[in-house]
This record gives sequence, C-alpha cells and structure tokens, in this order.
Amino acid sequence: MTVSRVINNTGRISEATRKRVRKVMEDLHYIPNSMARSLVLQKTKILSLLITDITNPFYTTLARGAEDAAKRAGYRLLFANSDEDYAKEKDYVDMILSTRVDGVLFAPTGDHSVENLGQLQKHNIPFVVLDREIPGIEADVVLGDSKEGARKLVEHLIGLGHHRIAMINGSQDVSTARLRYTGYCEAHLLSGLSIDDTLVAHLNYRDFHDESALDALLNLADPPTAIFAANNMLAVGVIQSLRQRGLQVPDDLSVVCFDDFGPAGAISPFLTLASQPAYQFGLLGMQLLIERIEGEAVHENRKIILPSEMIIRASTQALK
Amino acid sequence: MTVSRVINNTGRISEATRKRVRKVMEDLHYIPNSMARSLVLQKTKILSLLITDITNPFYTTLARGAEDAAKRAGYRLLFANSDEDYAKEKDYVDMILSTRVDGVLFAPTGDHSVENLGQLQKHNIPFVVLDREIPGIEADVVLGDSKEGARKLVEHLIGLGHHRIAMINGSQDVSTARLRYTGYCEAHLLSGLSIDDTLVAHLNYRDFHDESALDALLNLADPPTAIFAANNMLAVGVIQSLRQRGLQVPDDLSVVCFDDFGPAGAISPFLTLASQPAYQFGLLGMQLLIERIEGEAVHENRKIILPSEMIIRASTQALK
DNA sequence: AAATTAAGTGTTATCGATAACCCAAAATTA
DNA sequence: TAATTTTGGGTTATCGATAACACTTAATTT
Repeated sequence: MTVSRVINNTGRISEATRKRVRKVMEDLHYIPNSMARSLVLQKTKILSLLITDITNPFYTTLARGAEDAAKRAGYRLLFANSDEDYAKEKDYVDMILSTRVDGVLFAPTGDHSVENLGQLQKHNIPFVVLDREIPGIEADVVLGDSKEGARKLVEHLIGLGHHRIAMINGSQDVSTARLRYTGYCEAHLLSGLSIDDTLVAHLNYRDFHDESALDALLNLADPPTAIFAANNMLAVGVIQSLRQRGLQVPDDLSVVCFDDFGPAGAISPFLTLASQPAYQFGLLGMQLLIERIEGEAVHENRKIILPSEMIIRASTQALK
Repeated sequence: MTVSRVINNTGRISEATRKRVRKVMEDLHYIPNSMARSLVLQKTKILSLLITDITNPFYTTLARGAEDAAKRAGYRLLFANSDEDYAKEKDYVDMILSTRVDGVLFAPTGDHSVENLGQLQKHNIPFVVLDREIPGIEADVVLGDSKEGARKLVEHLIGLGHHRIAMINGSQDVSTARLRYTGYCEAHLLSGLSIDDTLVAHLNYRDFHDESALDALLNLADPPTAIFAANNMLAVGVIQSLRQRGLQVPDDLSVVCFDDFGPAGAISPFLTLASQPAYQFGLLGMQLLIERIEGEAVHENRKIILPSEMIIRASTQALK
C-alpha cells in the first residue's frame, strides 16, 4: 500500500519512506503491473485503433496522428488492421472487447460495420468513427468532404475538355464511395453533361485485382478520355493496368484520384488528386475519443468534416 | 469455475450444463476479462511491435507481416512507433514492461538501443531484433543483406560509367548504415576506384531536413554524377532537393537507394533500388518470437539474413 | 495537562479469472 | 451387494494493485 501511494503520489508519505521505497524499487527493478492495476481501476489506459488498410499511406499517416495524440495523453495503442474485411473486423472487435480497452478509434470497413459498432455500444465502449459514416450509428465522427472533393476533381477534368469521364469506385457499401459518386454526378449536372452509368465501375477500395472493369471501359464504342479513381490504391491499379496496355497517362488518358501517397508520393509527384489531411483525421479523432472518455459532460455527437485539397500535377491534361 | 471450464474447454462438463452456461453467456453478453486472465496465468497474449518509422512503407509492410503472423497465433499487437528517436523508444519500452507483454518484435533506432534491449533482458521479456543488429545483444535477429545490396547498387552505377558517386547515409550509429557504407566501399575497391570521403554524408534515416550536405556535394570542384541514398526516405529528400535546384534525374544525376515504396511506389516506378522483402521481415520475425515464447527448447540464437532484390528502373542512366 | 487533530503507515476486501483441491452422486467393478 | 472408480461441479486461495478503513504517534488546540 505504501508503495502504491509512492507510485501514484496519493495520500501522505514522509519524505524518508518515499525515498526508501524509491530506492528499493530501483534495486529490485520493480515495475508496476498494469494488468493488476486495470483490474481494480476498471480502466486499462489502452485505446484501440482499427484501420482498414495498413499499406495505404492515408491510414498510416492517420495512425501517426492517432498515436501522437494517444501518447501525449498517456494511453497505449492496441493496433488492428481489418484489411477491408468484415470478418477480420469482427475478430478484432472481439479482441477489443476482451481487452477492455477504454475506447476505440474505428475506421469501419463499410455500412455492415454497424453490427460491430453495435457490439461496442452494447458493452459501453466509447468510440469515434473515422473516415466513413455508418447509417444507424450515433457517435462522434471525423470525415473528409468526399462529395466536394470528387466534384472538384471531376470539374477539373471537365474544365480540361473531357466529357467521357469514367469512375472506378469503391464498394457502394461504403459512404465515401457513395458520396464520391454523388460528387461525380453533381459535377456532370452542373456542367450540363449527362451521366453514362456504363462509365462507372464499382470495385473494392483495397486493390484492383479485377481488371475486367477497366477492359470493359476501354472496349466501349465511345471510350473514356479520363478516369476518376475513387481512392489512391485504385489509382495505382488503374495506372499500372493502363501502362500494361501500352497507354500513356496523361497523353492517352487523364487520371485523377482521392488521397495522396505520403512521403513516397513525393518521389515523382505525378497524380492530380484531392489530398485529405490524414494526420488530422487521426489526431482529431483521438482527441474526441479521449475527451469522451475523460470528460464528464456528455456532449452532443460531434461531426468533423475536414476539407480536402486539390493538387494538380502531371496526370491530367487538356483533351486534344 | 464451471464457466471457466466451459470457456477453456478443460475438465469435465456435462453437455447439459455446457449448453446452459453458453446460453447465459449469450444472454448476458458476457465476455471474459483478459486482464484478470493475464493476472493469474502470468501471460498476456499481447506482443509488442516497435518500429522506427510508421510513415515508411518498409516498416508498414513489415508491420503487416508481423500482424498476420501474430493474429494467426492468437496474439494481440500493441503498437509502438519510435520515430527514430531514442527517448521515444525508451518511453515505449517502459510501457511495454508495465504491460507485461509476452514478447517484443523490436526494430531498434540504433546501437544505443542496447540500453533499452537490456531492460527487456533484465525483465526476461523475449524479443527478436529486426532490421538492425545491435552490438552486445544476443538475440534472434532478422536482417537484410545491407552490404551486398549496397555493393550491387554501386556496382550498377559504376557499370554505367559513374566514378564520382556520392553516398547520403544514415547515422553511423545504425548497423545498416555502416554496412551500406562498407558495401559502397567494396564496390569501389573491387572496381579499382578510390574512395573519396568528401562524397559521403551522414544524416539520419528518417528524413532530410538538412540540405547543406547536398549543397556541399553539388558545390564540389568535381561534383558527383550519381547519388546512392542509403534508404528510401533519404532518396525522397535527395530527389526533391535536386528538383528544386533544377536538376533532372537521371539526366543530370543518377540516383539509387535501398528499400522500395510499397504500393505507392507503383504509380510511377522510377527509382532504381535494392528492394528488401519487408513483409518477410515481419512475418519471420514474429514466427521466431512466437517460437521462443511457446517452444520449450531454447535454441541457439538465430540470425536470418534476407536477400534484397535489385530493381533497375528509370533513375539511373549511363554517364554521358 | 487533557482533548483534539493531523501525519504516517498498516489491514482487509476487492477486481475477475484459474489452479488445486474437495466432495457428492452415479457408474462400474469385484 | 459392497467397494471402488468416474463424473460433474463446487470451494478456497491466488495473481498484483488499490479503496476504504483502522490504528499508532506526533503535533496542536483548548
């Protein structure tokens, strides 16, 4: 007990015993057992960060922001990567529940994540939702402005004279994919262009194994002159595939996408894109979460929408 | 106790009570408390992964491998990012010790990490060292072949006719930086070229804030015609700086480096580099660690050296 | 000087799970 | 049928920390 008081600096301790305890702690290489501590205190000082793709620079930069904020507040970070896979996400939620983390920063795989988030709610684990809004879930959430960003990207293409603009989208189960499609449509409507749904393909954000969608687009009687990839990983797939087919970007087709590539992207700044403040996603999300956990007042649910920045680089050019 | 037996499938339980327990568990949304469990069992089923730069694709890919292996074996991953900063690394080691993790996959910041690894040894926490060898530490270790890789990169440049080859290296406190320098020297010696140490700059792997080193190189009476950056992040800095100075790669200077850029690098495959199997680093490291923890036999320390692959792309060309 | 308050430290119960032991009833064996 | 074994499940102590309370001394107050 006396040791506990020295460690936590609570209660009254004479300077003499305090020193004596400190010395013995040193000599014995004593380090308090945080498991035992968690058990009595009913809090672990562990937060969980669940992201959907650890190889995507957007999420790693986000993770960096989350980590910085967590460390600053004295929390440890239990890390989980769902790989855009609902089953993995569910596994990790079980793990999170049994670990009794104090809160979760949750980037959901898609709308069906409502089940997993419901689990957290049922067990009263505070969480903040990142990047993708989930219908039916009331919580603090940090989002990007997918619709605006998409609209600006497509308007940029239209401004360059493109009229046949394809969209390689993520799954319709994901809010950002839906909103980016809405932005795509808005840009067309505002410019008086009609929307041709044969130009829109729905894949999966994570990667681009299925090239048949791109084949179909390129084989159209009136093929696209530009492609809007809904995120950075899809853009990588598109560009690689185009290159394999001997097509040059931007000479043969212009390409734009959402999300930048982190430091790696700086080697050859190439893609014109809408860059989201990934670090801020993580930092702000974590701040909201910690406020929820530590703050007494239960505020309204907060919704932070972070703007994205249009970065015009070399992957787009005026239609010849 | 009966519940515990049902959960762990130990002891004798009649099918009837087993079912009854399961049902009540369901009804009450009961989830075992892993903290309490850890306390009696004296193991947490948590492993820690400590990397030095979460924004570096090499480490995120490594993390992916580590995560996959950990998950497969039923371990949770406590995540830590030292940012190439010894103080942060120390903080995280303290956190790791108080969390009583079952083991640590440790990518050290440099030779001084011997202190932090010593802490782990003192507390009998098994660990595997990744990527950088630490003098004075006996442990399983997974490394790349820095010397060979560097030699091949520099020989490639020499083969293209370059004789004035600069090296932008990491800190001499890091084994890979030392070995890459050795490889650089070997390539010169084997080709009968002398080594000019004014062409070698020692910075820090993490980034490239200090451009004075590059300035000094470019202002030499006999400036380099090629640059070997000791890792991918340094290469990013070099290329950006060269571009700012109006120099073209590879027309004005050829550039090579260690480590690829993950999926992001695929957008515009540009840099000629020695690619290390990052995923394997994580996967194998984690396997060694789990073997150590779970295996009864205490083997000799194992040292795995993974080869790197030369990838020749567009950032190098023959000297005019 | 007696009564009260404060300072410093020790005791006991607790968090939630499991190891080790125990014990009744049922099943098997002699 | 009596003796033994097996089955199924309950008790108690434990992991390491902390909350709540108790108890000496020493310091103040009346």
